[in-house]
Amino acid sequence: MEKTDTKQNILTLAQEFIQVRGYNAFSYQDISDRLKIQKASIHHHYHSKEDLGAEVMEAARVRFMDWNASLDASLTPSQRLDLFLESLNAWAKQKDRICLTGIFSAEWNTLPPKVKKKVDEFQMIRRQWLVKTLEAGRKSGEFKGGKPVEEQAIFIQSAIQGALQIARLQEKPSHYLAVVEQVKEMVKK
Amino acid sequence: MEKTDTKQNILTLAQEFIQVRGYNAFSYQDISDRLKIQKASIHHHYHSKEDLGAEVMEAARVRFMDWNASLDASLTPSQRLDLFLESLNAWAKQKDRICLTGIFSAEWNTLPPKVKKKVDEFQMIRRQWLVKTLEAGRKSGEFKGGKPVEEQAIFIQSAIQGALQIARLQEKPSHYLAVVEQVKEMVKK
DNA sequence: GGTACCCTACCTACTAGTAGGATTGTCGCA
DNA sequence: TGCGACAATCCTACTAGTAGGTAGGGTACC
Repeated sequence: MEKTDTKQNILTLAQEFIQVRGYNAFSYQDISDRLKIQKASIHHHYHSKEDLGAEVMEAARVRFMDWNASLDASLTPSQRLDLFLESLNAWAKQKDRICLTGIFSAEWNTLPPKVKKKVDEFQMIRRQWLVKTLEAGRKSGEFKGGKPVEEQAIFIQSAIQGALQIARLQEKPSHYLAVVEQVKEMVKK
Repeated sequence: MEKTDTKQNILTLAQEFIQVRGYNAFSYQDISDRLKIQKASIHHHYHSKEDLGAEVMEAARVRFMDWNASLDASLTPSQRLDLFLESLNAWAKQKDRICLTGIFSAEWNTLPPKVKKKVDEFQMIRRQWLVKTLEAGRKSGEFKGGKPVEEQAIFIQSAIQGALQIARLQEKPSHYLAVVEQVKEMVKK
């Protein structure tokens, strides 16, 4: 009971700090203060900050895989894309957060190796998902043709990542929705 | 001679560090080491790190205004947009840098007030420039209509900001160009 | 003689991480 | 049921290193 709670709470809080302040700008002390446990206790569960960062990404990867697996098989590519874009809106609505890849890619050159690897992996899994969905939509006739799907996937990732950052900066969550609308318009017939 | 050099060198180097590592992840010591001067000497020119960060943005603002003023009056909106997008490609080509707004907006919640203000100002000036250019292009018939120009400008800023981050992460400067192509396709007739 | 510049030496606060002890719950065995 | 062994968890107390910033002195040029 207690045991798994603490470990999970650390992970959840670490993700929050990363999304709100960034990987470099949060410390074990911050977590320690919020959870009312000692710094050394955090080190017991996550040996180093590098490991903690990597675990945050690993958990995000698992959540995305679960989310994908939970999608109804009867959903059209268009509906899948809508759900994908909507899932990120959660961060825009909590106006102090951006997406994980958004902050990690900005801090990229200062990240420890294990974290870099997990971020890259996560990014590629989501890219592949987009590529697969875009291909299916073109085949079904729901989506426009044009640029290679790989490039279109990169474009979508760039736009939504940037949009979340800009929406937070200007305290206008609606900016994210405006970008999403234009992504849909560009992809769909 | 010497005097202005040192002050300018600090500013230039600070911008490099910010674009490469981020605002939180560089220190006066880093600058001190590279320029072979003492930390206290940097404080002489820029009283605090906050001031230095704000000055970096102010210099960027001035450069952008100068760049805009230097544009030939005979250029079409389409040509202006191309030059705008191309100017950011400089960062993609030096593969360890992203744009200033990209890093600052990611670290947003940890930035000191003066820096925040300058970043917001810079972002809005560029947005206005885009809005003006997009409007001119629609009027001249070079650009498509559709979504409000304000929203389209936000979309363009989001896409290029995210693209630079993703291009660096994957060490593929060409990703930025792929996104630029799709921006043009979306805007131009 | 003043002022701009750069220095040495220092401060306090905070960072990630470690050593080692106290507490707790669980499991095997009598 | 009761007891000892063990492992998981969390603690206090500490380390070495780095952060931004300051005090105050020396030098060199107008």
